[in-house]
Amino acid sequence: MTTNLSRKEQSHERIVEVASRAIRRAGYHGVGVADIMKEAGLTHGGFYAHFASRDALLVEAMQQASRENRIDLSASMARRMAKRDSRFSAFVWSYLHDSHLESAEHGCVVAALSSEMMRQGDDVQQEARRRVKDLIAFVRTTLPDGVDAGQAEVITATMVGALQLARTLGGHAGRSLLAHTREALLQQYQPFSLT
Amino acid sequence: MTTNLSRKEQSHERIVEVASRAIRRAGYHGVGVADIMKEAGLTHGGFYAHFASRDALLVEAMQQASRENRIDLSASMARRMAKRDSRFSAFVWSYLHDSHLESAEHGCVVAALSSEMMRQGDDVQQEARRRVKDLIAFVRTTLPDGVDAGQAEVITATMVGALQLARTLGGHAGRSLLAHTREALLQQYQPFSLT
DNA sequence: TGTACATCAGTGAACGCGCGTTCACTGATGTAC
DNA sequence: TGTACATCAGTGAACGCGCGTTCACTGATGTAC
Repeated sequence: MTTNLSRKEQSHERIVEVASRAIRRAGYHGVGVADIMKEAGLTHGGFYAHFASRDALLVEAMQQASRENRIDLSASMARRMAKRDSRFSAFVWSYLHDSHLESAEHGCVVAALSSEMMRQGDDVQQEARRRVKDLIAFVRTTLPDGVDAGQAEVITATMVGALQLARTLGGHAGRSLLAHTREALLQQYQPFSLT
Repeated sequence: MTTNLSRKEQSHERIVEVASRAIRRAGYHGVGVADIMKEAGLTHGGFYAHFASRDALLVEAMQQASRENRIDLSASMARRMAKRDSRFSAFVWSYLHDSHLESAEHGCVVAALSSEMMRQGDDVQQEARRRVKDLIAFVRTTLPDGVDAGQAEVITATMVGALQLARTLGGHAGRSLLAHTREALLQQYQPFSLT
């Protein structure tokens, strides 16, 4: 099934994957059509046989980024849960991991783009809203028993904000901010865990 | 003192003020040299008599934005504290106010730009780090007695993240997220207040 | 008080460059008989 | 199995446009005597 893709579909997939990394690394403005096509091993002229516009690519790239990240995140959480971490604690440690600071291009697309989202064209903005809602919904699935579902929004805001501030600060200050945030979240929402 | 500025200094100030609003409204990439000069009532050619480069303007614009916002924020907090709000509660309500959602151009520069900060040139990034540290330091001054100073980082992350997610979601969903965040912060850090 | 000159802030045309988008074309793949 | 043709994915030159930056110039302001 995975290999049952036509030549064109394979190219399409490659372009979207490259773009999904590019927007997380460099932002919406950071990489142009020509660069992405080049990194996908093609020339820029063929772009419009695949997408109606640059914005259409951005939309697909965000979806792809979200899918990839969900897979990585789930894998990381599974590894931690296998070692008796709670689901919430596994999530907090996976999302707010030091490695998420440098590897933005494989990280959460909401954290990578949040302050730019509200300034995009309609289609991109609509997809951005979906990405935010999706992230909040996922966080909701990690809440420990007894925690109000409304807290998912607050926890999402805290994690996204922490990642961005930590990335801006960089170095030790960034890692320290991340550690404080992990501690605070675990303390507050899961004070009796062993983590 | 305020009016003791030379003609050139007045122009300079006007350009920086315009730019400080422009970057918060449209992001670092959002507005160009020519637009800013035009909005300041000048032509683009004169720009380099005022600034060594576009980045140099961005740095000054961030400082100006920070100053303006600090003044507005302090005024808003003072009004609330006059009505017996605690300093922390006054801050939470002022920063996470619904009006801060739409009026990004007069709001917090860190919230307006955070995910773009790490992708700027060295000088801009350095100033961005200062803005983040400054914001955290200010939040620290609002902490209720007995709250650990390290929580300032977490609270800052929560507020910045909440503002961004709320702006992206927009409308009722955005205001609701903001309300949940206010509630959670006040509940957690000031559970015995009357707010 | 008036004149001559120097300084200064701002003007507007021009520069090179990179961008998103279009399009006529090519060369490979697939289909018909 | 081989030949002829149609379809298709990708190429690369070209487009208009807006950007940051430079620069020769202008017109107003300030200074010297």
